[in-house]
Amino acid sequence: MTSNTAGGPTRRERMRAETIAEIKASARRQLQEHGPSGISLRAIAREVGVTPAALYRYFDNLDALLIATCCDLYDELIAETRKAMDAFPPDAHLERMKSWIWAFRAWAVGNRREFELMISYPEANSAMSINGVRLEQAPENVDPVTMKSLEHSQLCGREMAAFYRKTENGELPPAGPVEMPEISEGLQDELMDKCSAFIVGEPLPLSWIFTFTSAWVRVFGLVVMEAFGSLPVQDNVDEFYKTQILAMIREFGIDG
Amino acid sequence: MTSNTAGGPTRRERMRAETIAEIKASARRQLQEHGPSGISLRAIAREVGVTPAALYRYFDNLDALLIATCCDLYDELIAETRKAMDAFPPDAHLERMKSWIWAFRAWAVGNRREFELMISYPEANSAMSINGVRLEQAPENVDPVTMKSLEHSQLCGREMAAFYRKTENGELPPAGPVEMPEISEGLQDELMDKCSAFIVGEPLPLSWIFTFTSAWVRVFGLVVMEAFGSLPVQDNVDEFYKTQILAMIREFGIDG
DNA sequence: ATCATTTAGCTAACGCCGTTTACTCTAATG
DNA sequence: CATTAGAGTAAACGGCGTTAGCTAAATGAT
Repeated sequence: MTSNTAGGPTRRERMRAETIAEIKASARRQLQEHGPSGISLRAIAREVGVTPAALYRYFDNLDALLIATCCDLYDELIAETRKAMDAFPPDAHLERMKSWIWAFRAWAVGNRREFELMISYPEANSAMSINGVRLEQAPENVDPVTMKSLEHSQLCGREMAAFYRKTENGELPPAGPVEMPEISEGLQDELMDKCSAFIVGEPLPLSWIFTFTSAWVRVFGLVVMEAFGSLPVQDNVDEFYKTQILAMIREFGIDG
Repeated sequence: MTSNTAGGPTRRERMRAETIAEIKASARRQLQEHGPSGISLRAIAREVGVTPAALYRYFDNLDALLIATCCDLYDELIAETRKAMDAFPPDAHLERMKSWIWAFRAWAVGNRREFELMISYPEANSAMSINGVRLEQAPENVDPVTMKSLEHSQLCGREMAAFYRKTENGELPPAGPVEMPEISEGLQDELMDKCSAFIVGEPLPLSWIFTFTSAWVRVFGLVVMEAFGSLPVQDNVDEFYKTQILAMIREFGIDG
């Protein structure tokens, strides 16, 4: 019914996929030119050469189109950072993580408007409150953009976990993470639950989880601030970022 | 011409100020309810009980109204953090800075939508590029929201400078900031220029500037991430923030 | 007190926007 | 070949920011 006897996509299906791609391409062009709030359904229709109402054959509404665009962008970001990691051998964990950190920032800076859309998506489009998306839910019920965002962080998180495992095995010299302030049981549980399960992917010692979240917050914070133009430097941002990351790595004491 | 012989504000001026306040109050109400992009000029007019066109007697356009609102919000934030600092004696620099850090986050979390507007303002409303606002310009030419943002950061920056001066005088035990990675001359100059002149307010040693910017980036990053719902925790955010700040202060070695 | 001027507000319109409804035509299906 | 599902259109609705031209009231000067 949805495909012919040969099993390949129908002619109609091919046409449809092509149109969808064209719509998304137009949306992205407008995103780059006019920012997240400058994406107009009517303008897309104009560019694609079609009536505004026709777009509703492909997306339920503008929101759905933005969400789909967000997901595509995450896929692109994930592919890019994965490629950067894979430039190093599988056991060069530290190099791979550093490469990821740099590639993340590079993509975000090279695709500012896109990144803005990705991080400002929840409040802009979701009817849920800002804390409405709760990771405790079954993965199917979490909105797709949040899922993609998790996938993105997992790429680095799992590398960290692999690194930990090797230091535990003795394959690598023991690298103690930072000493940790006292943490209440509630926060401990939440860190273990959320981060261990959703980001790192396997149970890690609390000190490692704490280190990972600390690093995550610093890296992500830097990138977001740069995207929003809130950094205290403007000309030497590349070096500033690198310097901050370097200082962080040294503080964690996991690198010579 | 603009005021009567007694020197006080004219009746008309009082009425006008009152109307402006009413408009702003309505704008803020909508901001809180519907977020930054949900502020509608027509809805404000409806609420104030006036025709949409009438609002143009008070603000050039919606943008100008948003900018004015932003400035008011910064004033509120600055007043709040200043009050928190002044809860400690003038020479308790560390306590004052910690109090500032906590009050900043508390205000941002207690006024989420407002904070979103403040940090996402530049891209949304300015015709300039995201890096268009350059601090080298004369202060009058910098857009008012950026000026307020600077004023906000200066509140903490000057405290840091005062702290440094006392350690230099010998009034306080010498507190060395973190060891610093190698920094190119270009970045050094920029840090000294921008941060020293605009944030801290007086020339400080590079190592202190570096420490301040590092701390700034971490604090601001945390707050922005929380505002955007990007933190890796959701239930114990208060403690998470406090823990991160505590770890940071320890790393800087300026506190027992 | 009278007149000129400034000012606040109105009405009406323009051109955008997202979205819905009802209709047409065309291409695939049985 | 008849039927049906899909892609597309035209027209409308209500909302938006903004502008132009008008009215009436408050103000300041004579």
